[in-house]
Amino acid sequence: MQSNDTLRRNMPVFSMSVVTKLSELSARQIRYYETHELIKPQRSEGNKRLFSLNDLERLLEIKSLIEKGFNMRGIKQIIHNEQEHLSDDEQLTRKKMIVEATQKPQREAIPINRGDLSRFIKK
DNA sequence: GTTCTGACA
DNA sequence: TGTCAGTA
Repeated sequence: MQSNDTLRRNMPVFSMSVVTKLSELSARQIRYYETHELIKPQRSEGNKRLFSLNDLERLLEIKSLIEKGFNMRGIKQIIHNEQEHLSDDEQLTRKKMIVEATQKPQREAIPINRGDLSRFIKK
């Protein structure tokens, strides 16, 4: 049975204006992340996005990753990695591999599907 | 007035 | 990523 807490965290209650203020991300960026399926806000009858507390927290994490220099690919892998139910140890191992391959100092995209990394990342 | 999608002198 | 257009 789903807890009341989980229920509340998934309630679609925030408008785009509220989320842009709380996350300090532009509406453009938020929509962009949605097209990449990093978040999946529900829609109102008028097709307006309705974000949940979970969506907001997800956006805040994406924001921190962007600021650390991750590109869309790296962020996608990290988000998807967290959604999988793996042991903390295994999750940490994957995270380190992802960091080494995608967190570039000069914020440049790096191909990461060659060699060892492919063994840790599900395509 | 706010949000949405698509597009780029 | 910003921003403008044309809607809903």
